[in-house]
Amino acid sequence: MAVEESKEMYLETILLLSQRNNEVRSIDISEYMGYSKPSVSRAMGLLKDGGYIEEDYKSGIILTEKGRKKAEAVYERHKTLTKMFVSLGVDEKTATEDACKIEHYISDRTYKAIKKHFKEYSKK
Amino acid sequence: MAVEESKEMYLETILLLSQRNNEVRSIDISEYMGYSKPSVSRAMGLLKDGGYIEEDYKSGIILTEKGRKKAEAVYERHKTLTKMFVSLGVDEKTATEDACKIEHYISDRTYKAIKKHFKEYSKK
DNA sequence: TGAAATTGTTAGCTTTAGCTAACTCCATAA
DNA sequence: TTATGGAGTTAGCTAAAGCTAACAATTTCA
Repeated sequence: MAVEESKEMYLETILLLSQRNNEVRSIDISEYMGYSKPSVSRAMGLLKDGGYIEEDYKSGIILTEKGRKKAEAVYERHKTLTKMFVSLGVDEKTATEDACKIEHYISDRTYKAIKKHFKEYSKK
Repeated sequence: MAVEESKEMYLETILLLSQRNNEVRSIDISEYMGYSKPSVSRAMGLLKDGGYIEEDYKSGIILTEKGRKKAEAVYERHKTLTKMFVSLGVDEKTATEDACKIEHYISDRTYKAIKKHFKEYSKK
């Protein structure tokens, strides 16, 4: 599966929560994603090992440069893909769900090609 | 992951091989997909349990009605998505790889919307 | 006919990514 | 100051889907 999907979903969630609150804790991620505390705990361990996050004594979980870049890239895809699907007449819920899956699997090359196409297309 | 990805890839492969040869055996699937014989053996067991295939004493593995429908649906997506990506300037290899992932994750609704868009778009 | 090769299966290992149960640690409040 | 509760961790389970080693059952051919 989805080699990167899980990791990317966590990073995306951390980014989103850090924009929303001024502190991100494991429990917040846990509640947002609907996963158990131990699942999140282990995932955070892996993200820390991979250099994607750091744990700060006061701000809780924070993205490193590497983590932030990855998270933003995924989040950007998420928003763009959702917007494109909606523009084709797909309902918001389905569009988001699909974007949320596809964002992890599409190559950079194809993503850019699609984005370019829609940019030009919507100009008309 | 990819709850359905593995199953769909096997079905797609069986369909493809059955168009190419007049008999499909586990070993053919094994060689085509680059998986070990035991992996294919177990997968075939699961597909049989699920009513997707049958094993015939002479023709080897054959798709049931249910299996054929599923396989054809996935294959159709595969071809269409690949064609669309190529039409946007993506190289054949990347287009196929991406289609091969996305075909398992995109909803019917979004797939149809995309397909319709490209149909109208390419008319112009 | 009997040995060798081909095909398929069984048993059991690995990784990923969820889970629960049960623990620790810490802070606040009675 | 003790106990209650919230947050996080540890240990160990599960399922999916790969893997290898080893074996069984055919087929082929010398």
